[in-house]
Amino acid sequence: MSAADGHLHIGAVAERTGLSIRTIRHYEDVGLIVPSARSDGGFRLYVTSDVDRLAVVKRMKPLGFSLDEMRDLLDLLDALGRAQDGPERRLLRDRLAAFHHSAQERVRRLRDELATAEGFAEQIGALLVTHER
Amino acid sequence: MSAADGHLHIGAVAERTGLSIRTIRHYEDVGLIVPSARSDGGFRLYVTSDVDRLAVVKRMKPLGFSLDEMRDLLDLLDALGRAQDGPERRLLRDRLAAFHHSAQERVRRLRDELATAEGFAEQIGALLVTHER
DNA sequence: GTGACCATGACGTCGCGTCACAGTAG
DNA sequence: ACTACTGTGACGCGACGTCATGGTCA
Repeated sequence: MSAADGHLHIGAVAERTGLSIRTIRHYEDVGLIVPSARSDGGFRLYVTSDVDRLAVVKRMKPLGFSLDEMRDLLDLLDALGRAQDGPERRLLRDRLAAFHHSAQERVRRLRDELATAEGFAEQIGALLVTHER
Repeated sequence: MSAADGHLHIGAVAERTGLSIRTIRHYEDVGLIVPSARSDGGFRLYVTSDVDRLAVVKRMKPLGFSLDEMRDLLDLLDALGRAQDGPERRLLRDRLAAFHHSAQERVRRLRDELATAEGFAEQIGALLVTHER
């Protein structure tokens, strides 16, 4: 099986996503993203949707969710894509709303941390001026 | 020795700083902040300057420096406070400038991460709207 | 003397980095 | 058949969390 017809080896995926090979393998270990195929020799073969999932994970990282939580969210999104209208779909939407809520909370905390960090950097800058020359 | 005359037990310090007791002990393990005294029975006794150092560490945390780097910076600040004018002082100032530089870099990365996080949260919000009712 | 607080191990967790060693792809 | 790439362990690390067990403080 060649890597040319939509199947990417892990190294190419690492380049495209900016994640390390080790990280991608770790994500598989914890069940976050399992490549949809293997070569005869055992090489992981990734298709576009796999790469997309990895890209989503990379975007989520700054929020500080655990890998377990990210897996939950990815599964949830998949389920929402497949679910028919009905009570189960409303349950899924509720779970998504909960995610959204906690994501917003994490954004708030990130803003606080940024402010703290900016304040600290400024303070060092001021010290630098104090001790000038 | 009583905890009333400027000597605080670790629990009181934890409350005041918002750091966990375990964290404060860990900081001591790595030589970041060593309490300036112990009671006869072995209790850690912290004075105001110890608490101040801990507060500085807490402010630094969002920048993502390692505990070793934080120790270096705290030592550097102490040294700058004590140093006379002269060539050694200029060396210290240069090291501080390097810290400032890397702090600013970390602030930039934090800003990027915040933007990514905000984008992701928004995206979930949009999905929520898509699947409304 | 009785709670509430504290000390010292020591092992656990999370998200990977970093070998070592061997097999695969092209 | 060469060589870059990939596979699977398995140990290491940083910054703590979490017991367990026993001493201390007011």
